[in-house]
Order: sequence, then structure tokens, then C-alpha cells
Amino acid sequence: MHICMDQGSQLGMAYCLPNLSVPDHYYTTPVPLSPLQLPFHPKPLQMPFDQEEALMLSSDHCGLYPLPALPLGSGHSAGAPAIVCEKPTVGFMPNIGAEEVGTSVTARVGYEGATACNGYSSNTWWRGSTMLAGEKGKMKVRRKMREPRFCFQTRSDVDVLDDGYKWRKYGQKVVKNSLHPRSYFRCTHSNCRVKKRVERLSTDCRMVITTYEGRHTHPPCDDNSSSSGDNTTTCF
DNA sequence: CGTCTTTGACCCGCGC
DNA sequence: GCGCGGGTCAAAGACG
Repeated sequence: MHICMDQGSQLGMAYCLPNLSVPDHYYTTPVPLSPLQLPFHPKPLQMPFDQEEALMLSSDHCGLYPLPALPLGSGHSAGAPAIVCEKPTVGFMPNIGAEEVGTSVTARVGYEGATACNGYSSNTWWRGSTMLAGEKGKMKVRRKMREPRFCFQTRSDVDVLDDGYKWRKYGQKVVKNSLHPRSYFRCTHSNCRVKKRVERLSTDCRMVITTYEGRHTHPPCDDNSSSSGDNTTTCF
């Protein structure tokens, strides 16, 4: 397995460069990164996807804000020598997300950011936190801008990959132009508003697109015994 | 009985 | 202004 990521993400790990012009390249780390470790998820994912599958990191044009300490593949240097490879799709597209990712044949990881680059806390949200609990229906507080999003695509038989956190499903929706419903999950930890969406590619039902939104405010569950889709673990 | 999933309804943003 | 589509809520049911 390889991790591929474009320069936007690479730079985004260290700097905040909102208007950076980025060469149309992907960078492939020559070192196999296994297990995969996501920026928001310190615990390596237990991914049953094809070992030959390539994973690519990318970010949208304005999403170049600092990633959290990103030990892409713990033990491997994020600044390891990179191999430039062709970018498979259009260049530095805005709003790389599940929709865009879904057009790729290879598995890839995208880091989708909001407009603000000066940190997670400055994202222009219609703060849901301003809504009192039980003040439902006041959807004026619905988020206007999205949290930083990190999406990736894997080939897997299971929908929900174990990333070390405990999720609660709060919705499922059939989306247009997709044969498979999209599932919505929320981190069960209190005060943690991280969400994730899981859907399968209509063109390849084996491909699972997972989109994380937001950052966890707590460490992951340390229960390694949990299997994919297993919600028996405990977060603290 | 507590927790989680399902699912229909509701709300909002956006395009026309 | 209207309709469509995506995202969220919450009641009800399932499950352990």
C-alpha cells in the first residue's frame, strides 16, 4: 500500500497557505505505510482493504490549514523522500470531498478544509453550540461552513472501518446518483462533534468512501479488540 | 432497561 | 418563489 498525497496536503501539514499555487502533482511516499493513520485518528485504522490499493491524500485549494500532528504512518517521517506521480484527476480542485473522490478509480484520501485557514476553531460555523440542548428545530444554527473534512476511499467489504473511536449512527440517506445509501455517524464522546459519512461507490460497490468532519477533542478508544463496525468499545 | 439503529419528517442551501 | 437534494432530528423498534 502506498500513501499518495498532493503538495497541498503536504504543505498543509505545516503551514497555512490559503492561496498557494500548487503544482499538479501527487507525491507518493516510497515507504509502505501500514497501518494507515489518519490525521484525526491517532490510532491506526484497521482496514481490511486491498493491500495493493493506493491511498492518496489531497486537500482543496483553500483547505491548507495545519493538520494536527500527523504521524502519517507512525514511525515514518512525513517528510520522507517522495516520488512524484501523475495526478489522476483535475488539478487543485476546490472542495475535494466524497463526491469528487468518488470519481477516482484508485483509493485516495482527501483532506477537505473550510475557508478559514487559521485553525479549526475559526471556521465560520453557524455554531450549533449556541443552540441549547433541546432547542431543536431552531435550525438557523445549522452550520454554514463545514468543518475540516478528511475523506478517503477504501476497498472493503465492511462499511464502517474501525478507527479507534466510537460512533453512533444518526441517519441514513439515499443520495442521488448513488445506488447505495449514505450513512451518517457521530462520535459518541460528549463534547466531541466529529462526524463521519460512509457511502459506497455506485460504480463499484466494493469501494467505501468515508468522510470525517471535524476533529476529535479526546483520545481514541484504546480497545484494540474491537472489530470493524463494532461499537462495543468505550471512549473516554 | 439502557443503548443503538432505523426511518420518516423536517429544515436549509442552492439552482433555476 | 419554488423545488430539489443533502443533512439532521427524534420517535419507535431492535437488541443485548
